Amino acid sequence: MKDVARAAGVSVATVSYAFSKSSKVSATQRERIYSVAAELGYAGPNIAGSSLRSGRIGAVGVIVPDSPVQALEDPSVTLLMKGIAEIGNSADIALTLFPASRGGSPDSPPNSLVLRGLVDGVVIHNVPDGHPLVEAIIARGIPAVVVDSPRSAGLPFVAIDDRHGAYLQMDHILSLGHRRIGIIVDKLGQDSDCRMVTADDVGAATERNARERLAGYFAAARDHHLPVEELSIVVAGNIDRAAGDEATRILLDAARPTALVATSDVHAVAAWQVLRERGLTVPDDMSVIGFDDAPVAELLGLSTIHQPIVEKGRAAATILLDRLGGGTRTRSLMKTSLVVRASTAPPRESSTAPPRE
Amino acid sequence: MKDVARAAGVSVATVSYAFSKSSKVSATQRERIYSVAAELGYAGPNIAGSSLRSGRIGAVGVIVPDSPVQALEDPSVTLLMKGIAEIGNSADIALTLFPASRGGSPDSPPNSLVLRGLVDGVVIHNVPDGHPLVEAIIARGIPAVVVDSPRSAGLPFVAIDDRHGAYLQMDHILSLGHRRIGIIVDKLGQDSDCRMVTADDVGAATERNARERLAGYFAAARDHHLPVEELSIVVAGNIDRAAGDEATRILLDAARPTALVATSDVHAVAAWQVLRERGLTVPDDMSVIGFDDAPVAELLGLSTIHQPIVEKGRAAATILLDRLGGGTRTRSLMKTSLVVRASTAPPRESSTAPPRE
DNA sequence: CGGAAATGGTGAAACGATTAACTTATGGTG
DNA sequence: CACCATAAGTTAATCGTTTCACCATTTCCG
Repeated sequence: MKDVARAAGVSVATVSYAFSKSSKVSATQRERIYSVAAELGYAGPNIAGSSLRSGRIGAVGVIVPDSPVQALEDPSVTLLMKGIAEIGNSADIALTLFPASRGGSPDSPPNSLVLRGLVDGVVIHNVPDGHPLVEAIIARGIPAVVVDSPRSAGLPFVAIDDRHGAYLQMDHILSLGHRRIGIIVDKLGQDSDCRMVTADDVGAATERNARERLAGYFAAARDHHLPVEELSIVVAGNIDRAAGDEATRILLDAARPTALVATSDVHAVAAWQVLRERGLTVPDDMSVIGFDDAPVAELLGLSTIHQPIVEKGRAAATILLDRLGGGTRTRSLMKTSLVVRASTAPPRESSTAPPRE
Repeated sequence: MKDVARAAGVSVATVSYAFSKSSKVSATQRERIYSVAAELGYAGPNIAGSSLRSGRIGAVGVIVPDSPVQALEDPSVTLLMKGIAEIGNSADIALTLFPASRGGSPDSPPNSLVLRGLVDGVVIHNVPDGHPLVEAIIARGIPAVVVDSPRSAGLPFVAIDDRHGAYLQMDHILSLGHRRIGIIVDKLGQDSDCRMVTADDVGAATERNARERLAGYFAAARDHHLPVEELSIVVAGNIDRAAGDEATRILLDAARPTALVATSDVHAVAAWQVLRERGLTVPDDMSVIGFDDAPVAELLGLSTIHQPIVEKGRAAATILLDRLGGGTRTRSLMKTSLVVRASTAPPRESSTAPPRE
């Protein structure tokens, strides 16, 4: 910038004002400075210097559970990012991806890059209550918007009514006449074990999502006079195909449901594949319903609960940018709806599932 | 850092050395400093200050064509990011997403954030030859690795043999006996028009990918004694469902192929959907083959060309980090292979397609 | 025409860290 | 014991901007 200033015959202050489009410098002068800069191959104020002085860096982050490695396989994450990127893009703000964990080494505090100011603010997606990183973000007052969870933290949030969505989902299955129902829930807490659980275990879930959705399932069951103890519940542990596969196998080995209800389309799709492998037809032998309405749901004809993921991203980014600008927007609630496709149907007369293979 | 130094009774230099794990400070001292820092809620050196002085910022970027908005819908982009994130994550380096365009306003140079140092280096994905941003990156000597295109720039790259992959794809279709073949190519140049093109138009393509793959198609056609003029070629313009839909419609309205060959699974899937809408069955009425082997291909049973996208990301990140560390690694070539699933079959005897609807 | 307000610009002090060069202790060695 | 390498710190210069406080002009208005 010093060089540009010298070449343009002005002070560095003027160049700085020119690039920040301040009215302190005339339009003609500004143009002149721009062309000098272009000639010298100066691309604009160095981010580090600028950020050091101004405190702004021009990037926002999205924090995803565990590692980006897994998150990028989950369409509900990439679509959320898409929504955030849409808004960020038009505001000339870059999008940076962070893992929530890295709690490993005691040397480096968890996920220091966020705390150390690599971004101006963050969208926190689906991170469990009380996560140390979230606590640290709150403690430092880093602008943040929470998507899905933990709603409790006093941070602005955008969310859906998970309980209601889940209710719709289970209600659909029960209304079709199913009574032997398997539930695949993504994860209850920090651990990523894949195992059967009872309705009682569920109360201890630290994941708000899971708690709410299960509450919705139970409410629907009660309304249809189905004792919640009769629901077979398996927790997958991770939101990916492999976990969905395993959860489905565990569930099918332990029970003989006529319908499968999953808290994620990823798991519903995995379940569908496993059923196919075992020679069971959807929806004739078994109904399957997912949650999210990921693009793949439409392709496969999976019944599911629609939630506007991209819009959630847009809303989160809008709130975040508002906050960065000193605003005080605080929340945004989205609607869910039932989408019935080809994967759900009434149970067959002979309600005993056919032999395997 | 000054406060931490004071509280620990050492100089700021010592604190800095402690955080950079230099041997200039003893292990016990380092531990003491860490605990003082933790007490004071100091999360580590501020990125802006650190970067200003050291020139390193601890983030790498990925540049995607046009806007992240569209890119995040393309699984081959998100899977690439996944691969990059895997490597970056273990090196404690964040991943930032950039659009390649923003060439709009003459005020702000295109995509200044990269040039202005928001990242230490970039992975450039699928950006056309001679793009001004790429030129600027080369001119400034910003460490970069190119994935897929433009291989010409003298930058290190990771790629597949596009021509060979395309050859495999077309050869499969031709070997099944198809002679009336439609091709959906993603994009030839900067514009995102959706239109039919001739084999001659194709020579002018600025997208290396498209050029190479079409060359592969033509080579296979020649080897099977099918004149390239008989291929119906439509360019989609964008890599998303909508563009795939439109391209398919245009193609079907203009020709009556028995097989559809797409340069992307996204388009192949879109085509499949359109065929279904028109009452055509895959592969009975028409064969469809894609490229990439995105996760959805397996789900739907789409025949396709497999390429190791996540590995490409890993390779790109590895090369980039090596470069950032002063290394000189330069390239990595990946293999492709044909994956035959349920969407391709020999053409039917009555090779005239049934009436629409 | 005098003074106030607007316009366009400059000087210089931060911002928070890194690191070369220097200074002390502390042992080890011939 | 004198000498020197090594370990463990410290000092101070520097990275590139932003922005507050000032300073000239020019314009406007009663």
